[in-house]
Amino acid sequence: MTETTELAPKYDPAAIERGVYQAWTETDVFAADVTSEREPYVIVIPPPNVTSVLHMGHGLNNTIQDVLIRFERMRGREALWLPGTDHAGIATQNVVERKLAREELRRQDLGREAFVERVWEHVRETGGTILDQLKAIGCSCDWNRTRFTLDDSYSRAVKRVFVQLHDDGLIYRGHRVIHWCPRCLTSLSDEEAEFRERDDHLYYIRYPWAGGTADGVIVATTRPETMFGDVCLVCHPEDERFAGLTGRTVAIPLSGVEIPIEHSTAVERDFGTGMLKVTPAHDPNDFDIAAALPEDFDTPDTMTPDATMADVPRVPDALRGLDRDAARRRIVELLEQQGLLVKVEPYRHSVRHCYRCHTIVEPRLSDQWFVRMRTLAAPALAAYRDGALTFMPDRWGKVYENWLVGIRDWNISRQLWWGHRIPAWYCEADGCEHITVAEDAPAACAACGGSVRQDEDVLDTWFSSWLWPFATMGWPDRTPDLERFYPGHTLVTGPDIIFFWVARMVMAGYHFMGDRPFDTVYMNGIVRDPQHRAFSKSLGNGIDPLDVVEQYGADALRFTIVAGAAAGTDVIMDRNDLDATFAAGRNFANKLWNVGRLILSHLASPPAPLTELDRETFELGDRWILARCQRVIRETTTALDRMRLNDAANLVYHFVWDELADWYLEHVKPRLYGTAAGGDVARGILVHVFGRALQLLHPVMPFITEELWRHIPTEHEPLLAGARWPEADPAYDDEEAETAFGLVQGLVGAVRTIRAEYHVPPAATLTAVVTPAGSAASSAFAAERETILRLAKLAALETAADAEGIGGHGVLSDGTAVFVPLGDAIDVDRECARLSEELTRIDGLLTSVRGKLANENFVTRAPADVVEREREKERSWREQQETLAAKLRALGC
RNA sequence: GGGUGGUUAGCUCAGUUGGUUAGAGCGCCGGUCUCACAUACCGGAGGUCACAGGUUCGAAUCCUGUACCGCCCACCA
Repeated sequence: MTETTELAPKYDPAAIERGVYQAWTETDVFAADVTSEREPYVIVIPPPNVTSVLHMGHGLNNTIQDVLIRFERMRGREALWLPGTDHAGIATQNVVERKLAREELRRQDLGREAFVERVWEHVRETGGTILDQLKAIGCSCDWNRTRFTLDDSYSRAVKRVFVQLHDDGLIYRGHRVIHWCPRCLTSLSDEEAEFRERDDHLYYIRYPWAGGTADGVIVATTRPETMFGDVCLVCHPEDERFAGLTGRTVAIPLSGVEIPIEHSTAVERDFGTGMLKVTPAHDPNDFDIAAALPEDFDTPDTMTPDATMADVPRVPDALRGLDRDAARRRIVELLEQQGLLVKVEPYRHSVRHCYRCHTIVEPRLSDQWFVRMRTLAAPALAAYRDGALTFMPDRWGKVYENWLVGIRDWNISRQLWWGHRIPAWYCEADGCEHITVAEDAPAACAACGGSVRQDEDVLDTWFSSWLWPFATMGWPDRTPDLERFYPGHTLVTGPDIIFFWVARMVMAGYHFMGDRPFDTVYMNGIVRDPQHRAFSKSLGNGIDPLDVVEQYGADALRFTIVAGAAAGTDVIMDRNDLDATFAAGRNFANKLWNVGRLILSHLASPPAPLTELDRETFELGDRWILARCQRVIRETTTALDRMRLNDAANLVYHFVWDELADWYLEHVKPRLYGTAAGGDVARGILVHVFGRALQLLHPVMPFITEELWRHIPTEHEPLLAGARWPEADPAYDDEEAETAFGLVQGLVGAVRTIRAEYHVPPAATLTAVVTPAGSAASSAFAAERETILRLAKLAALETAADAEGIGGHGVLSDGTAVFVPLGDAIDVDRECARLSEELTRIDGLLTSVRGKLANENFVTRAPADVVEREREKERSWREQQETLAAKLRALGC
């Protein structure tokens, strides 16, 4: 695979990404082998909705999954990342309806079949784009196993589940008040009807006594338009204000329908007037209140499905056909005219809205299919409580737990056309109410032999999504994939769908597979704009991941996401300043590229492997970089193991940039360019270290690492396919070298600081006088003399204890003093001031550390190494103090 | 109303079980086009870790309270 083409001086992601991705797919490295002996690692993708193409939130979610899957794959596990898309019932239907609306068409104009075909057209378009987008950001999914929640095999699973739950007594048909969206014309589950704050009014309305006598009782309501559905008024039985009123009858204003006054303990006496109107058909609480009363009320529905006032006797003629808002305004006017509106108060409250079209939900009494959740929830709850299921970060587990504890039955039928049709058939024979629930259409009614018709409704989209972890693998058949890849391991998703999806998947997993679908739920944050608003189409604040890929490259995008997002924390991105957002990632890619360019340009002949190099010839810097390399391998592996992706990315970033590029490359240049001996050793070490860095970085930045890898003459397999995750080799651990080279870095830094401080021209050569504080220091300076001279731009390095005169001073971490004589070029007063300042600082530190050491409790109770560190500090600072004092005296300050 | 998270540098955020002089990126200031990289290099400024108590030899870190943000859930119409 090695190529000798020249690398461009700037990294151009667009030039390589496509080719690299193609090479991966051609060799099928993403495919999981069901027959392999390796331990599996499985992630199922949260299938993106086919409503529209991917946004940055998907970029975040899928990048994290790809990092995990690539890491485990490189580690040698049989990694399966199963991709796919979700038909997203109500959401997709809405999108297509909106498209139709632009042609001034409604779905009813097309009819069911033609409409569904239109949706399929949309799906084929977006579905394909979504998969392309995933590829563009580098996702290493097993594309052979791509699934869609409306695939035939998937539909079979959905039907099987419905029938099985019905047989288990866990699905039933119920008559109750559900959330109804008057725009989508469908029922919704509790989770789909989300609360939003709204400024409204509280209307105080007088219900006169039946028979037309004056006064009556006053009722407070936010929804006067529902009053014609009232069946009674209720007050609390112990409310003295209304003592003796039960049994009396009032007339509903405007309609004159007479209703009784009853008692209910459900009434809050402090709210409104303490008298509540009961409208069972349009309020779930009222439905319950009415049901608890001894009377058997009719529950009149006074609104049509699209929430206009119905053409029924109870509704006054003048109001019929008005939508609920217009009706409310009109009712208020009429009440006012008749003197029945006592007062209106502003009132802020939470109102349920359709989560797809944001229309206010209309509670409505109807027949729907429900799933009984209690028994399903039990194992899902237990799984979290006994640790079989963990959340990252854990706080989301509590959210999951709370929901399961208070779980209620799930309305799964939707009056939509796009989705899985409910596998229930109703007998059409008169008087026979038999319902057949079966996977396939029955020939005739099992009870009476009459003809049957299928339920018109479809299932809640989540009723198919909750089967994703096993329906994608061929369930209900016992396929090899299921045997091998279920249960999976990590689910990466957002906290917004814990209830919709995560919890329900766990329930389905236990009920149908007898096991959890995954063991860890990694919660990614939400991508927000600088005002901390979530990206949304209506705000137009989103960033298209493909734009970023195009401008900065997929690796820059991925690095930014991974390095910037700890688990569960939101990511802020500013569409107006993409440079600020993605500069770090892009710059790092370019840095890595140039590190590669430098190293590869010196590999005319392939270097010997590290193990064949003579370690006797290693210099201090060589030992240092190898030791650092072992350390970063260990730390990065640990970080990824613990799913600290941001730590992993930053660890390699700093290793490559701060250590490999800024120090080691500069350190070995003379050997690379032949002005010093030992070039072969340097090249061998460079290739080794660079290769390890590429491996460590590959999960986060797959494209550039793969591209650079194939230019390494000693590597012949693709990084992803052939190379394993690096392992630290303790043989190269070398704390002594790390300490010693640290002192070299400190010395070079000290001289640079002095040069900058005194504005010494770059061309000017200086001499540094060093007074080493310990043996490690002196040997390090001796070993790295040439390096120090070059990197600190010095003409000479002297070791002497008696450096005096005017110059710049520095102190290293171990107390070693550095003095750079600057002759008459510098301002003595200024130097004195500087030294005094330094001395004051040291004095402060000494006071603090001496305070600690004087504290008997500290010395006896703190860990020995901590105390020892403090002692060393004290020693070293004391020496610095003396040195500084001597300098000051020498300068005559 | 019940949960739950946050408050650390100008901005966005890290900070593992309490333990060197609290870090990064971006931005800012000063100096460099030094033969891999100006998407770079070198140096630097900038923080009483929201506030008040407490525990401890020692607190950004643990406890209590306060003040602001935020998110989730919730049948006072």
